[in-house]
Amino acid sequence: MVYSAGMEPNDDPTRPATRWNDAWRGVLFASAKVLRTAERELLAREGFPLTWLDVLAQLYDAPGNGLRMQELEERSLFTRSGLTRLVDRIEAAGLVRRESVAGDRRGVRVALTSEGRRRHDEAFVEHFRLIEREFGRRLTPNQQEAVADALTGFWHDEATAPPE
Amino acid sequence: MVYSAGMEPNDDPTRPATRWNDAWRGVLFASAKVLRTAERELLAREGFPLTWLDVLAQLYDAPGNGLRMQELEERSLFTRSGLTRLVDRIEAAGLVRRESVAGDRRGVRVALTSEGRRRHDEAFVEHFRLIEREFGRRLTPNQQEAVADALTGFWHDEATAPPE
DNA sequence: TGTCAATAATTGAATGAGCAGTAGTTGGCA
DNA sequence: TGCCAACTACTGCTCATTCAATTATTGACA
Repeated sequence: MVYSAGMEPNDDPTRPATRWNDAWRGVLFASAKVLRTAERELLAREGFPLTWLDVLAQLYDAPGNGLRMQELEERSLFTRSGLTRLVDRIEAAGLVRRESVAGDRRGVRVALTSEGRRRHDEAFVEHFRLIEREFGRRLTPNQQEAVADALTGFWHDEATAPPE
Repeated sequence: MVYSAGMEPNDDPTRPATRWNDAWRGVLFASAKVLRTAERELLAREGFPLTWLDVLAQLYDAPGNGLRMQELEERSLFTRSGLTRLVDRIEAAGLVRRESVAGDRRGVRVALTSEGRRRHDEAFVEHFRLIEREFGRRLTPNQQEAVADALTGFWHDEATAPPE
């Protein structure tokens, strides 16, 4: 949610027409629209929102299907306090479990339960199809490659936007 | 916010490696990271969030610097009720004004005040520079063109994701 | 003209997210 | 050994957003 204002090519000094302008608008709209659809469908099909799938998928990808809160925070776009309560809800639904960390009593390890694993697999497959349908198929192979190539920098470098 | 899970190229059936995969991830991360930075800076500099700038810019671009709530809803990614309260806040800050619509007493027209216009101009210029710095400059001219070309469909057709 | 479904916008209740502050734990160093 | 700053995670408060219900108005049609 999101700046989506019009930037028509004209002479307005507050609306300069640049090359990257349309690229940015495309990125903004593509992510907003696809995510909105994905959110709606996931909620309808699985009964939980995208934020849950994000957490489940992070855990799934982690060694031993578990991560500490801190690690989860780094990998998601959440703040710590947001994550605490998000994990609360997912745990209450039985899809993850909090475990203590050997050797550090401050820490908490969040791990997928077998039910969480099952729901993840199920949800992810459908989610994947949806992204393919709503995003992938709307691009030619060349376009897919070009976009991937142009934007890899945004998820590769950690140097982007460190708070201050 | 948002699904950002890892999809490493491997043999996992729930993590098929496809061409559009990296493109989608790029779109997702680019918008999330740039928006996060933009939000922070705008708030620090102007004292209002991106949602306000979005509304101000829509009004600025509209004929007579005003729009009805309904039109604003179509142009933004908000629900009607969300907009009502968003406009409440912006109005309380004196940047927009609610006016009655001639010939339809149900309707409300939201218009920029002169202060709103001033704040818009000021904020937008800086916002524009920020997007250029955080997004535009990270792409070569060819990449800018390729991304713009690949993604225009997402803001041109209205056919995308109509609620059912 | 009177009725009533459709439309414009707002409001109430509930949910989700962030910031700032807190409690418990750890590790280094005097 | 004892102290203290740093770290991990959680909690209180507040704000922003949505869904569903509500109010006011309109326009079409009998």
